Amino acid sequence: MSADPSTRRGIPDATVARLPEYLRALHSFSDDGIASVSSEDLAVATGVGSAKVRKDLSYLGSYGIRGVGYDVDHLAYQISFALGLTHEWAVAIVGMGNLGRALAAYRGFATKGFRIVGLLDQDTRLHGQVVAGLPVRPMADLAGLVGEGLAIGVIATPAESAQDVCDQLVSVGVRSILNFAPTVLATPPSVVVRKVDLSTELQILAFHEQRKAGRAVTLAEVSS
Amino acid sequence: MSADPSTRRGIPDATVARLPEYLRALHSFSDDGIASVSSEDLAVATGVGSAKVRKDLSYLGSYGIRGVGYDVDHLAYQISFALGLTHEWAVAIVGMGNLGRALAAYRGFATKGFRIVGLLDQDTRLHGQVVAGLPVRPMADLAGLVGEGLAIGVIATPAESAQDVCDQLVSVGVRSILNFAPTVLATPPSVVVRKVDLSTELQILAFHEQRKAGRAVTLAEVSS
DNA sequence: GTGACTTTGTGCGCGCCTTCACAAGGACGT
DNA sequence: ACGTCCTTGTGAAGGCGCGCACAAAGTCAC
Ligand SMILES: NC(=O)c1ccc[n+]([C@@H]2O[C@H](COP(=O)([O-])OP(=O)(O)OC[C@H]3O[C@@H](n4cnc5c(N)ncnc54)[C@H](O)[C@@H]3O)[C@@H](O)[C@H]2O)c1
Ligand SMILES: NC(=O)c1ccc[n+]([C@@H]2O[C@H](COP(=O)([O-])OP(=O)(O)OC[C@H]3O[C@@H](n4cnc5c(N)ncnc54)[C@H](O)[C@@H]3O)[C@@H](O)[C@H]2O)c1
Repeated sequence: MSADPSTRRGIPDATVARLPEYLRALHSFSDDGIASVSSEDLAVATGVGSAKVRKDLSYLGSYGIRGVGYDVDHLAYQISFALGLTHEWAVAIVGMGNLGRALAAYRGFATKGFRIVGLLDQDTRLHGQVVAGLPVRPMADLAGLVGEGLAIGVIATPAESAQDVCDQLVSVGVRSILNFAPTVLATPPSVVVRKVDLSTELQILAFHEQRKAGRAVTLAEVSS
Repeated sequence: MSADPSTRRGIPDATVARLPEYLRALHSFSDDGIASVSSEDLAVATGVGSAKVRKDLSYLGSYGIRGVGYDVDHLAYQISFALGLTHEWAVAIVGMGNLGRALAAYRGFATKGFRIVGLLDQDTRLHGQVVAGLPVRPMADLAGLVGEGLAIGVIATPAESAQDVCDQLVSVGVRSILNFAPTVLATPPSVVVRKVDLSTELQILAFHEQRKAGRAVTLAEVSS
């Protein structure tokens, strides 16, 4: 009852997660001067089945031409529109340690429609220090940034501080958070949190590696 | 027919992805001196439903005690065993730029059963330079590292080089790869690749943010 | 203008994952 | 020894996503 199936813009989560990949492929095609692509072309470029590509794109509307394919630039625009990338989003990074500095220096943000508008840290010794062209600012500056349009917060502090930082972000009105700290964050339902966890990824790889190794022998005694 | 359901160790992928989270929670409980937890305790600690917790754990075996719960340390061991974390895994990081250095400095590896055994880069100017206690080495050293037990490769090079680096890793025998570059890697089926993509995560957040904003007004013209 | 060809958009069945609900099982007090 | 209470482990149902296969639709050559 929460959504009328007929009126609903219901793009499945699984599809939303793939749209950025299609978009990247389309930009690549566009850079190569290719004006039109088939679902099969997109499939090989993204490693997704062509039927899935077509079904995903069909959620956005009918932008393909039968017998020909999709206009690269037009489709890229439509995906950008669906994802909400037709205007820039303002991002703040909290925690200017090893990871925070690497993120701040990352050029992949600007080219994808995201603008870093603030670098924050609790450590007073870092305040005023310039990282990637922006000064590190105290946490108290958060509220002002939201007034300037800040929408997305990135947490790159130690796990112990993550919940505290999250609470501060939420209290000033940030409703989208990307969390790099290995903790589960508690937030109101209106806040969307996504988590990137390096250790988890490695542990999943370890599981598969063990599975493959176990098929042969248990091996792996490397007494150097 | 590829696997006998009775003999099969078939742990669903979705479950494998949650096991590291349970493990982290269990370590936390153990540090707090808690010896026994219920599925409900684990549920609140991880943000997963208690029924799902029990079903996930049931794939590992019957390690719970009805009416009481699970022994924290014993369950932690069983999860570690299932994930293949009962021995250390050797990891190499390729690409010692902003991100690679942050990863090399990250202390969360060692505490989770992973050991960084090599830092590699193509740039000869970096060779010999010490990062986080390890010297940066040329790509040619890869083969030797595999001989010493290297199992997992981390790619932190620009997107253009990622496929080339991937091919080199695969050719020396690495079958588990964690890729930070925004590219789809082509590999033989025996190689497991997991991808961490910052831009994708931000774009998914943007989608949800737009959705929420759209419910009110289209807002968001911040003409500074 | 017509026919052959290409590629989209989607209806449908299948399998995996989630969620509910409860019987089975074990501890603990008396 | 026995009953009560608590929590596990799981059968069954529902939902979601995937992939096949094909009709619909439009292009292009002649
Ligand atoms: N370094 C990596 O490669 C890496 C990889 C994966 C995950 N992580 C996670 O990312 C987080 C940051 O890692 P790091 O290596 O950059 O740590 P770090 O210790 O180098 O940096 C943490 C920074 O956060 C700041 N900080 C601490 N508490 C704060 C607070 N309450 N408010 C604002 N700022 C605060 C500190 O002053 C410091 O500058 C950690 O949770 C870590 O587990 C790091
Ligand atoms: N910096 C970030 O926060 C961040 C975040 C997300 C994703 N990424 C991605 O991670 C990758 C690395 O980012 P970065 O900021 O560290 O880049 P960077 O340019 O700072 O570092 C890249 C390093 O890779 C090395 N390299 C290049 N080609 C190589 C090859 N063929 N073999 C071995 N080494 C090679 C270079 O010498 C350089 O040291 C990029 O693909 C980027 O898109 C970075």
